[in-house]
Amino acid sequence: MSDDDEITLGRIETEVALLMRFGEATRRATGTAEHRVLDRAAYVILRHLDNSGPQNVSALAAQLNLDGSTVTRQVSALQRDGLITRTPDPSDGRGTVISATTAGLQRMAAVRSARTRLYGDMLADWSDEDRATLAALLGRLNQALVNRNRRR
Amino acid sequence: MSDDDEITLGRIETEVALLMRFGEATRRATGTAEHRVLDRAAYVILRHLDNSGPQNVSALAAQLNLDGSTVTRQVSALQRDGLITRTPDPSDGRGTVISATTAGLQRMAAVRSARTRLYGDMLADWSDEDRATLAALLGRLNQALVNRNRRR
DNA sequence: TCAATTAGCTGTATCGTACAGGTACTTATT
DNA sequence: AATAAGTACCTGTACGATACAGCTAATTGA
Repeated sequence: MSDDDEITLGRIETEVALLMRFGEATRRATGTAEHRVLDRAAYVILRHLDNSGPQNVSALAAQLNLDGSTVTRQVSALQRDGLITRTPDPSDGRGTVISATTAGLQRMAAVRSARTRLYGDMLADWSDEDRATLAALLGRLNQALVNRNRRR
Repeated sequence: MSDDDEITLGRIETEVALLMRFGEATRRATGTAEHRVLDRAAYVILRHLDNSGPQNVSALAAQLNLDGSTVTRQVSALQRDGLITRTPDPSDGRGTVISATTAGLQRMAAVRSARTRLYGDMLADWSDEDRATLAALLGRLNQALVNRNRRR
């Protein structure tokens, strides 16, 4: 590996760490004060249900890289708030199928559009090309992360 | 805003959310099992001390977007482990200046290089250009986040 | 000088998460 | 068919990271 590469990798590491830090702070600030709607895990669970349809707890846990018990509790909270429903899995007596309710999807969509607006605001002076490139490269980075996790 | 822009912003929102999720999982996996060296906040604090030199608790809290009490506790843990030292601020009797020790810097550097190696591994099939572009765009994204936070 | 501010610490609370263990159900093996 | 092994989910428990409120000591500005 060349020195330049080393430096670039170091920068990527730095920027990702920073992004995690600021992203967390931003989530806290927007989610708690303004809307008081959804915490982190609830949001990703609802997004996943929206993308991939109803599924059981284990599938959610596997896809989100979370412990089953974590998902169980998040799902319980979501159910209490009427954002998802549990139904027994007809094909497996042990399982429960989790489906987002209309209210849940609406809540999720509201958060998503608020965040999208926020990005639009922050990236107001970016060119369309740069935005598209960022989206594409982040997608590839995530894919690389997924592949790495799968490989063990 | 055009429809295409809207879609791109949505993708950026999605990818950042995913990155946070996977990044968290990765940190947990690498930090805890393999090395058992540094938790998240400790790492960013040491990095910050390395970059910006000794400084007091408030400065750290402001730069890292953390509550002062959080930094106080993190710093206490770091001190207990011999990774930083506290010295009274000569110019302000209320303050304490936090400095990284050699051991602290070494520990941080070890984590950083492990992570950098990890990125090198994951991004093995990326072109140098793509890596450099990702680093640059992430940097700009973080800058945009910082600016937004500053503006309120 | 003394009121207002600031720096840091401690008490307390919350959230997100993991791990260990339990129960109920399913699948595979004989 | 009987039973062992595995799986799905839940509950108990613990921990780490964080915030907020309130405290004390020191500083600064009117």
